[in-house]
Amino acid sequence: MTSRAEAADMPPGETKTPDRLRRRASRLLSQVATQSDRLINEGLGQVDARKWHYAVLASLQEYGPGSQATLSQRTGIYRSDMVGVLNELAERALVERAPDPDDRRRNVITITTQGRRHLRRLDEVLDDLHDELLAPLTPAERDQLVRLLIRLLDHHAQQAPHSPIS
Amino acid sequence: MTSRAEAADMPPGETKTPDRLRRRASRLLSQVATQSDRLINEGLGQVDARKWHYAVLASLQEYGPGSQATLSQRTGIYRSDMVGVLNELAERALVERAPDPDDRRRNVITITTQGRRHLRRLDEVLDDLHDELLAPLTPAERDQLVRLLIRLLDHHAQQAPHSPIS
DNA sequence: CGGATATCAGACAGACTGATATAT
DNA sequence: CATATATCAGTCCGTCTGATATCC
Repeated sequence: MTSRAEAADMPPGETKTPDRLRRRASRLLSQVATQSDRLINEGLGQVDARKWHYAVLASLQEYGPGSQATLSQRTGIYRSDMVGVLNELAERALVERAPDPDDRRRNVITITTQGRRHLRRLDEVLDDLHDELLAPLTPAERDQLVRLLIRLLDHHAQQAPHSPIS
Repeated sequence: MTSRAEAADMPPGETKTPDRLRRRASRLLSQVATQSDRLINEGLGQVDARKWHYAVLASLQEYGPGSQATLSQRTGIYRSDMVGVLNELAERALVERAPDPDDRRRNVITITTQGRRHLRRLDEVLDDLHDELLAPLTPAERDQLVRLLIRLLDHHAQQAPHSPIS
């Protein structure tokens, strides 16, 4: 099925399938991710949000409150960038940041009622944006894509520069 | 303490899957693309190459010589960044940049013999790197992933900021 | 003239590093 | 003491914008 260098007998050196450029998974991933990011950023920008906001809010909603380090691992947002994201969310009163009485190094981050409401809105917006992103694919294919990507991510997330993703 | 998926805003019947964060295609794409880029960059770095080098060389090999604007469209490298990439390739004598006699605004870029040899090497390196990148997937699944990504790219490449990709 | 080309300088964003203060 | 946390300052890289000189 898969056509790879079916060289056998072709001019020396030039035996690759003619569209190797287009078929390199790494290139496809970068390019599609770029388009995807553009789409998502523009869409979320229209409701005064960024994708980081969604990641943090959804993580809080699903796994409960946590320290910034915890949130960092859950969301994949870098430790040092977490501060800024939480500042933005706290400004908008979507999360609350309180010192942890049990460990005074930590802040405990909690989603607020407004945060929950905002998250619901973001989920709607994101559903629409993903409809646009995945427009050419059938529901089964979208699911298949997600499954494949999850397996790749899980496989590579182990040896990531920072800790694995929740 | 940790409360999972608050029933508070779960409308009966319509239950968000508890790992919506992990299943958002946009997030998966960014994260997998990041891992992929890291892998490819490190791997190509070890043979004094970058992914742009491969894109340009492969494009020249498959579609023949072209102006910088042409190469830009074929490879998806931005017009203004093409200069730098070609400087790097020309320094290494992998391409030749000559003024087009028919249209003196243009440079005609040609791959050299060394360039072809280098491209063959890069293809081998990339094959290995992709084996690593796609390790958890069967050949059929790898093919499936590529097909799905190509369809997404083709669908969105039309309304990209610059011209579509060859 | 309007348009395309190659080039350059720089904005901007995302991923990441290193250092520091503080607490365990 | 070594370790973990939150924060800050700043690097690096990739995408992209805008301007310019040149030519069609």
